[in-house]
Amino acid sequence: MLQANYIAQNRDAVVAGLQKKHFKETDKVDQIIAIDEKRRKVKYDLDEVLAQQNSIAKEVGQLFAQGKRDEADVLKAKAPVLKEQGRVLQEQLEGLEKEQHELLISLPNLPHSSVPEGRTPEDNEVVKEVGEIPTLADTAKPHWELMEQYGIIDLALGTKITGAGFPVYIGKGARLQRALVNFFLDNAITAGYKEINPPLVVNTDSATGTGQLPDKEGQMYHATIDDFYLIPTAEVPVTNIHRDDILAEADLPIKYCAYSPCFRREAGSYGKDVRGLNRLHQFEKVEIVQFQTPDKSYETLEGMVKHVEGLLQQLELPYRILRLCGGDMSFASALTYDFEVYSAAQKRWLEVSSVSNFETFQSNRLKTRYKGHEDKKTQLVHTLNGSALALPRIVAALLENHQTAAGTVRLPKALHSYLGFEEIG
RNA sequence: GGAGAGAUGGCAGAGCGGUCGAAUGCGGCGGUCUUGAAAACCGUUGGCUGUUAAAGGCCCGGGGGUUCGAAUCCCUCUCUCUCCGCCA
Repeated sequence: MLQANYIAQNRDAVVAGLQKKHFKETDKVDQIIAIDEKRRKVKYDLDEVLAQQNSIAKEVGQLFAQGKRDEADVLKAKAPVLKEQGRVLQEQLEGLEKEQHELLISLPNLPHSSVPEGRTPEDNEVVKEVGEIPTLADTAKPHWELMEQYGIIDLALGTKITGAGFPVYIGKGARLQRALVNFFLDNAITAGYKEINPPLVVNTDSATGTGQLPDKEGQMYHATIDDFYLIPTAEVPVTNIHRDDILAEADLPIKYCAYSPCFRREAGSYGKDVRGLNRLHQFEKVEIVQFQTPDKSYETLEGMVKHVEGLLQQLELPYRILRLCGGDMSFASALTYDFEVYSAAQKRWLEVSSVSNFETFQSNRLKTRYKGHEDKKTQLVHTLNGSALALPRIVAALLENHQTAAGTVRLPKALHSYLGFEEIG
């Protein structure tokens, strides 16, 4: 969430930023500024009335203490008028605050200056491409056929138990999941991230804090009896660890990693790109999260990108890094790098990670601040997060890219000790 | 799920309806002393809003009410603890 006074002071830059993100309702900016002026005025008037009420109350108390009942009663008679004035102003203020908050919360984050112009995924900037794209034998199969052939991941069975998009991992398939999770976690821990095992279900405050509510309400599974949401990513519970906290600058950066299943309704996404493991309602992911001071957050973002690169290199998968254009970025992000892995049998790039700097967009909702050790000032932290990594598409790419001419799948060396086997076949 | 007790500043813990944004202790920060440290002593030490700076306003779990005046009284919700029940 952007801050009203920032908007008022940087009106033109805010409008330009929103336009870069292809946010249409830029007139909301001027509305917010106008409401803010009105709000301040009403607040000032209300404070005056309250101050008068306070002083009368104090005087009445003193008069009573001195036994001057009559004078006290005279003063008391003045209170109802003020009270009524206060009530009216209070109502106005609450109305304005609500109106302003609704406008503010509907605005996306502003893009960083390095974000390329553009509207669609085609406009994303390819930052780098690494690794050889394998040439497979003519007999090569897409991952959904390999899954079925070796009986390691069963989508139909998941449909029977739950519904479409809830795979059942079996035997070496299950083992592969567990190996990848441990591999990712161990790498993160080595890189200095503290492991968190968070709740998989969160309350509305948490879902609002990281920006899932109100904008993505329909994308989360909602346990209505208790008003809890199934997490779409570990980012939600982990970032909320520091909701309403004031951190010490000396403790920053704070680095957390967390494994969790992720639940996404994916309402409205059907079609050809969702076959096999490409899009699921439940999947597993290791997430990395950092809290950092504003002056170092972009440095931190680069470090997180490096970390994800290291994982993909160890998994021997060809990948490319995209800097997302304004129109393709998420609501809350200021700068996002997407990682895509080449899926050799599908002959297409699959998004496997998204690493973002949210600057103060989340922390302003979360009220996660830090106190500087030099200037003692309390200000909002920057939050960052990234997948490191999400499993299904990695599994898809591993199966497809590492299939041999004989039809078996040779898994990368980095996983051998985690797997207890080297080959599926 | 049933019965009872409670929720106050970083922590612990006071708080007759007015002088309480809140005693006291610990912790933190600054200083005196010391070669340095400890101890001792002195000072300082919440958040939000607002302003050039102030003043002012709001915050004692959340919401509502009574009152000229609420941390203190009433209602309600949430959470925590103890006992009982159920249970991995």
